[in-house]
Amino acid sequence: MKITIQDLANHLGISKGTVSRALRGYADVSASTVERVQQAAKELGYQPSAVAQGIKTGLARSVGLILLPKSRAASRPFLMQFINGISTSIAKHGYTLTVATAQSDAEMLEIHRDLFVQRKVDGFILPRTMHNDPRIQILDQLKAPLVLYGQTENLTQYSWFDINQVECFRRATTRLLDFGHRHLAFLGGDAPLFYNSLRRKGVEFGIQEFDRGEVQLQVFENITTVVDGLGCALRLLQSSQPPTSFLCALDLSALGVIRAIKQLELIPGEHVSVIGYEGIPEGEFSEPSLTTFEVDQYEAGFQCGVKLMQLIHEKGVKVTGTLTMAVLLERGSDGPVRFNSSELATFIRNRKRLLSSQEKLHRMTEKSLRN
Amino acid sequence: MKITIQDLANHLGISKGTVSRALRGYADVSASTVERVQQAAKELGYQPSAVAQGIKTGLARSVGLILLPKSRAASRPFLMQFINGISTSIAKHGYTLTVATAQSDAEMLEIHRDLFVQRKVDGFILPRTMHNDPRIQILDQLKAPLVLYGQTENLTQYSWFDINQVECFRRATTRLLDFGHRHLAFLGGDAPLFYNSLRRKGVEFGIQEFDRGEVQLQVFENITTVVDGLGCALRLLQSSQPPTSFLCALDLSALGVIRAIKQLELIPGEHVSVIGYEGIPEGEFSEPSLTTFEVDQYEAGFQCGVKLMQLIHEKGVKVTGTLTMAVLLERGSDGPVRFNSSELATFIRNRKRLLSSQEKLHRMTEKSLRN
DNA sequence: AAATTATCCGAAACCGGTTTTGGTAATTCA
DNA sequence: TGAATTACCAAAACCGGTTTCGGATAATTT
Repeated sequence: MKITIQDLANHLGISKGTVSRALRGYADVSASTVERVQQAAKELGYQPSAVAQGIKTGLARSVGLILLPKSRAASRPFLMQFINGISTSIAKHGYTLTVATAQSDAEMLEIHRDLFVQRKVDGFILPRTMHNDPRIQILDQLKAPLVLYGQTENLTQYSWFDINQVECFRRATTRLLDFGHRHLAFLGGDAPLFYNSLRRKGVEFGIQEFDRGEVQLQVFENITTVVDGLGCALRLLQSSQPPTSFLCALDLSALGVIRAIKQLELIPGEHVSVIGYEGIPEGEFSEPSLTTFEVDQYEAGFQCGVKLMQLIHEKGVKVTGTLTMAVLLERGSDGPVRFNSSELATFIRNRKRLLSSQEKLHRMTEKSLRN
Repeated sequence: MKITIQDLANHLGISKGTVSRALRGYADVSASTVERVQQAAKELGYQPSAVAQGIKTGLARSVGLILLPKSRAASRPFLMQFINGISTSIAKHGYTLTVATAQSDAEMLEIHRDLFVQRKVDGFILPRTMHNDPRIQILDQLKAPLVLYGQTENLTQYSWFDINQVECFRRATTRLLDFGHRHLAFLGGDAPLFYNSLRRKGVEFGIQEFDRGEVQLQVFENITTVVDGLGCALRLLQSSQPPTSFLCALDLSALGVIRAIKQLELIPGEHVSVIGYEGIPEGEFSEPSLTTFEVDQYEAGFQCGVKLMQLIHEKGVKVTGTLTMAVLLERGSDGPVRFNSSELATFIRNRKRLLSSQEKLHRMTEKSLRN
């Protein structure tokens, strides 16, 4: 049914070795034979079996990307674009992307090892890098080619791609300080992941550069979902020293913060400022729209793929690291400070007290308009 | 470096054929030898190369899923969960998922053929089935095992999994009619995709069951994004005969409709009802939250994986189709009709006229509260 | 005790490619 | 014209497994 190289050789009346050399472009095959072979291959629809090729070359022509389903919420926004980028760039080399899902951290390591030892993949792309990432340790032992999406310790030993998140959060911080904000809250994301310390560091740099001793920063971690952000912001805003602006490591938590602000009948971007990071589509459609850094996840995947192809194909190639910037989308969720922290606290208390009377007014307005 | 079956055989002083038979569980190997081989394999960390195995067995132990990047917006919400489901179910059989990205429809077909002819995958899962899906035609020629996520023509010939979308939209329609709505709009999605006609059919069934000649239905197609839904709803609501309720084939367009309603200073779920389909996370956090059918995409992927494994492994297995239900999430974007179509039209016109005066009132309210 | 049958394993063929080796015929060179 | 190249291709080895075949030994039957 499926046509093999032997079938093709028989059909042409030449040996299968010659067919192979003709197709692989060896010099010791006459031009006319090459022509005949290519012609016949096209006619008969012959394509070499990647499996059979792999046994001799030792390459599976596939790269691995292993996911953790428990991080569903966190991984959802960016992964699909990232996957598109990877598979598009490696396709140029005849490579495909092998995606596997681990049910636990332990299984995750196992899958990495197994896929490589079984030669199902030639290398890996590691997203969401951790501190002392155990995946790296295992793959180092196996001498498996790998590319990091994100940074980690001992960075000179690996090829990696990342957004300059320190710079992004430094800029975001400076922006808020320039707006006159003096009480900031940083809502960090997954603490074990390396990105978290980078983003936090950016905030701290921004404050250090500026500091005249008047800036207050509150730091929180593991705020990864809308609900997390909502809860955290609600609590902070109703405290005696509420922050007037929020720097969120993740857009999702920033969206939660916006909800919290609105829930307290405040106007995001006027009474309280919020800046996110990542550029998920929801941010564009929230009210107000979210000021955030847009990360090109497709490009990130693409570049990771390129780097991995280099590692696999070019012998003696040096590892490379690349740092790019995300684009600040100046939208509606941040702006000049209106109240300082204590004024804001008072305002929120009064708002609450007057909520019922406001409701009444609103309803009267509604009624009068209806007629 | 990597240990082969020959290394293991040498280490044990037996032939590699025996090692292989021992590991594959043949009967003609003594229990003690099997024991010794397994022990040594574990100690030396031997795992057979999937590539080398594949050449003899003819199986790559991978299944293909090919995506189209142009459908980014549409595919984003559901694919990640779907992928998780597939890879989790096929992992039980030692299978992995191969993901490739096509840049065009033509390339999509090419990739399907190439991956199968090159033996990189043993079968395919086809999401987003189309009318007379060209992928199916190609794969039929190659006799490639395939499972459809979605329905199509000649359904008895294939294994497939789908949500009973006809029933979902019939129920949604009945629900709105029971709420007293008589002017409905159906915002369909991608016209070439099979799901679209199913969802539309569900709406038509619902109306037929009920109809006493008083129901009006407007149908639109290719409304696939938030922006599409926003634009379409704005236009409809400002017409002389606006629908009082919207049935949206996709949550994304439903979110756009909600935005349109709010933009016209109407209250979604009170003045105008909206029902979506799919259950994307954003729907939970819109204001009001979106009434929709929640599809378990993980389960869908899982079941597709199970069916494909059956096709590949169980010889003479019959194809199977499975239809399940999505869960209706009764949330805030729909409710009893308040105005009929002409009342609504009048209301919207008045609203517009009085918008400026309302704005003034609002500002006064704000001011008075601030003190 | 001889014949038969089981048990176990080595040897070899095979899968579908790639790559090396070696030989023949045609060219080039002296 | 004979020797040395060169061009080209068939044959064979190889990759790392699986599977078939057949033989040696042990166990059982007659």
